[in-house]
Amino acid sequence: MARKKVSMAYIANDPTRKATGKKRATGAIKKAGELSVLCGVDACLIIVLEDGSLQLWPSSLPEAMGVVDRYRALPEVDQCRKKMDGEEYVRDRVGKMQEQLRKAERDNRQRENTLLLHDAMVGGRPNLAGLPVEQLVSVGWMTENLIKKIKDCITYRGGQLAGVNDDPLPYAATVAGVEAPHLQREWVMAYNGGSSGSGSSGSVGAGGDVMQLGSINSRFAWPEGNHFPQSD
Amino acid sequence: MARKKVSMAYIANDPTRKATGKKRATGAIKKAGELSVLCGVDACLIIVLEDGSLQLWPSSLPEAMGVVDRYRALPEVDQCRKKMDGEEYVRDRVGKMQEQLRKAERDNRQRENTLLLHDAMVGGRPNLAGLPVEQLVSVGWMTENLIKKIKDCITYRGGQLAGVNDDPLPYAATVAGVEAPHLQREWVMAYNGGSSGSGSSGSVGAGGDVMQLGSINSRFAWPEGNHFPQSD
DNA sequence: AACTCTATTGTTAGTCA
DNA sequence: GTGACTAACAATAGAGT
Repeated sequence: MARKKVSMAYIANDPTRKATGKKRATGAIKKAGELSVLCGVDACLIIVLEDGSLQLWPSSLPEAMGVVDRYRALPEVDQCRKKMDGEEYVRDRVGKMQEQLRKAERDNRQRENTLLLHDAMVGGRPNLAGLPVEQLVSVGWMTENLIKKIKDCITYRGGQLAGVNDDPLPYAATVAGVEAPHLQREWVMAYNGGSSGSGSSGSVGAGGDVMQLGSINSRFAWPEGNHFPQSD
Repeated sequence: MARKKVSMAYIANDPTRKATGKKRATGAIKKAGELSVLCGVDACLIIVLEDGSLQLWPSSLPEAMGVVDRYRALPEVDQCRKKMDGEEYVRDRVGKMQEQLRKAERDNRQRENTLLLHDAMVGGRPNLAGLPVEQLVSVGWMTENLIKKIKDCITYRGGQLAGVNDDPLPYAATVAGVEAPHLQREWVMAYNGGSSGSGSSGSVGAGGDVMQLGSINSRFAWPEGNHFPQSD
């Protein structure tokens, strides 16, 4: 238990220092990832543990170095922060920034939309509850369409398996009848928090936070790494 | 008060994101410093905030770059972890890698699934056609659930607007009756390629590649970017 | 926007298996 | 040395100024 307030000094005891280093390195990497995900900032964290092992964010060498290189490429003027005074530079810079901003915004919108869908499916967040009706409608439209595609797809190839086509929820039956694929079973389980009945009542946006298949945490929001071997 | 559990996703609200970025950047720098002091490890953290300001550890450019250079100078052998030649190292390494791999695979599966859904919705790719039936079934199950949630949500709040609840596709009507939101209009338009009717026939996996709101390209599926403003 | 404040969530030191 | 656990400490979201 963290009884002591922990004195900010080099830890002499070897095993303790090693353990602390590992834990804290993990924590730091996580923090860097969170910062990057939450705020979309460019960040790079390199930790060389005393046993020679590395902890990185972003999680791969080339990406990490990419950040460093971008950082190094900043005009010194920027590196040391607005050393310059000329207006030209500023205007030029502003122009480029704006251009990037527009692109970033576009991308972000997409990311938001997809994220929204994902969250809705995962059932964790009550996101749906807070959305404008128009957006709900849009999402609904998309989803309705998707369902149709899926049904057609299953029907088309389902002839060899069973007659699936018109029931409101033939999926569950089908999945059971085919041979529960372990891959997908996990999936389905994770989603049971949504509303497992077949009626039209349903549980609005509550859902269960069963675990949301992976937890968006850490790299979580698919920050970028994919890999991210620690957060667990 | 930290009321909400904070969802790990890009913060859309500008001032909030900025404030959070600043706070967390400070926190991260502090963490890096503590790690370094407590455990004597070599560490470097570079954060480029969106306003262009920098947060560093170590606190000066030359020192920070010193860490990076030392890091880069590590014989590849060390970067990838002293390749060593002994079998021991190899076995040890393999074990750890496998562990990481398992975690990474779990995460990747999730990401793939979400991406798959997105693609399917966007209608561009004929992905659905190539999927194993089991996966289709799972996707269908998820989607069916989502639709229910959405309907409930609309119904719940739709009382003030119109009676929306049981029709197979009341969305289109609603969206028209409400006031097409420009944001979402784009969206809906993009999806018209799917199947605009309301029957249950539908056009399997064809859809239209109208343009799919942005084109999944680039970093899109949270490939990894987060930070966007640079790639350009 | 830049501060303070504090309830709440998040991190981790120390211990045990 | 590894992981799990948990009380204690630390960071911070949101609100107020």
